[in-house]
Amino acid sequence: MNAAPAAASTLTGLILTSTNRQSLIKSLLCPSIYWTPLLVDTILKQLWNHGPKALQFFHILLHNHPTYVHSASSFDHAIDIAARLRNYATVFTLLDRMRSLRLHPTPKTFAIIAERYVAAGKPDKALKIFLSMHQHGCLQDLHSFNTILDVLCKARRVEKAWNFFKVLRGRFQADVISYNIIANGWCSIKRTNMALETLKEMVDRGLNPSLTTYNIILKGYFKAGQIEEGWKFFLEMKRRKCEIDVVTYTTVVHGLGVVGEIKRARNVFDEMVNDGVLPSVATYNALIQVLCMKDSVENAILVFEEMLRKGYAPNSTTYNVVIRGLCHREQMERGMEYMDRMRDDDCGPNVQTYNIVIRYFCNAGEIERGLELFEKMSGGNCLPNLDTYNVLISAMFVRKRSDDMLVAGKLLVEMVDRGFMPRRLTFNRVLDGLLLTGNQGFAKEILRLQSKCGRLSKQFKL
DNA sequence: ATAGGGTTAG
Repeated sequence: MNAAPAAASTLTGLILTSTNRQSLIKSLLCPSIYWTPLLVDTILKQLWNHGPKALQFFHILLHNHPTYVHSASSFDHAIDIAARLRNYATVFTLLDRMRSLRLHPTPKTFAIIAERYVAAGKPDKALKIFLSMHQHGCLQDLHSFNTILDVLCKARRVEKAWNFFKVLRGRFQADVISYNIIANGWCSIKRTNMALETLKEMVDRGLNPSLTTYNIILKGYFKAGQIEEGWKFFLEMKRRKCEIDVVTYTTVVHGLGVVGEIKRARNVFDEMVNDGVLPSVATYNALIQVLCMKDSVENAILVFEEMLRKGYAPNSTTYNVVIRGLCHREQMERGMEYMDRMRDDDCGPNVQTYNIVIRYFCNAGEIERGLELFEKMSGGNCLPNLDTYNVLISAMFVRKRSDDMLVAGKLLVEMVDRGFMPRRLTFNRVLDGLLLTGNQGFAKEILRLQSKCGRLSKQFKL
């Protein structure tokens, strides 16, 4: 029994529509609301794309509620949001608050902060926070070492991860997972040779590569466009009777498909069943995606239907891939039908789904339909993200209408209000647009907003 | 939230 999600949506709506802090406090402290960590976490996730509101909500419970005490996981969410807003002062206040409540920050907490630092272009800050974990009551171990390596690699700071790794691998006794993380990092920036080098060094140190290691290298070949090398590697994996799995097959289906080798991709897909390995939803998604890209959306939909017949439950990725395929072939209305099917299934359209259809409507010149969908998001429980705002604001410039400039300005104000930092280019386009259409007053307002944003980002630069 | 397979378009 879990009523949290439904109750959460109602409360999220309340928080989003409130304009007065005092009355929001009064509503949230209403004794009939039974606060639980799950409920709080659910609301924080729903408010993810409205950082300031999420933090306001978190702070009200933290400071104004007489009895409720936040869980460590809610603190992690709040820290994540504050760090994404580059509000590092709040991050450290919350860390201290966790300690004073005897909720220990976990390695996960530090992984979150490190990830945000890296995303903000401060990888050295990320390393520093990792090295100071023990000062915050959290011990460093191999797990957290691997996590920080992965954070750097996922942000494409592979060189930095590799150097850090070389310094500390002895102290933390790096294992197969550490090496896999580094190898995967090299593959993600298409430096397959460095991945192979890493693999070799791992073997020299007496560590045995795992199936995951081979799957990483396999993917690396395809990612770097070394299709035949990837193919040979796959055959070698099979020949050596290495127990290849569904991930291996999915990698090959996708890798062959993206370069247009549809027939070979399909052969591999058929072959896996004969080899006694069942496709997963991800395998279907890979095949459907490459059919959309390199074959036809009709054939992709045949596979989609086949997947349903076989009892698989499509997820939001499946739908998004199909919807994108349809939109790309100018079949917007069919795309919208699949969006409705998503609602009937358990996975409602997510922000990516909206971004896809909004983008294609705008590209097709149907800007009103794009805005209509945007309004639908604002009213529901799928808040627009940075991409949504960027797509819509750009679309406001195609018709060269004065009214559209006002909408662009309004969207820009709203995105800043929700904690998103527009690029300088976006500011300048909107400013130019408003000035050229005689909206000097609004332009001045935007200019003030821009300098406020500039000051904020400077203030938070540590 | 210690590692591997599906998500834009430019």
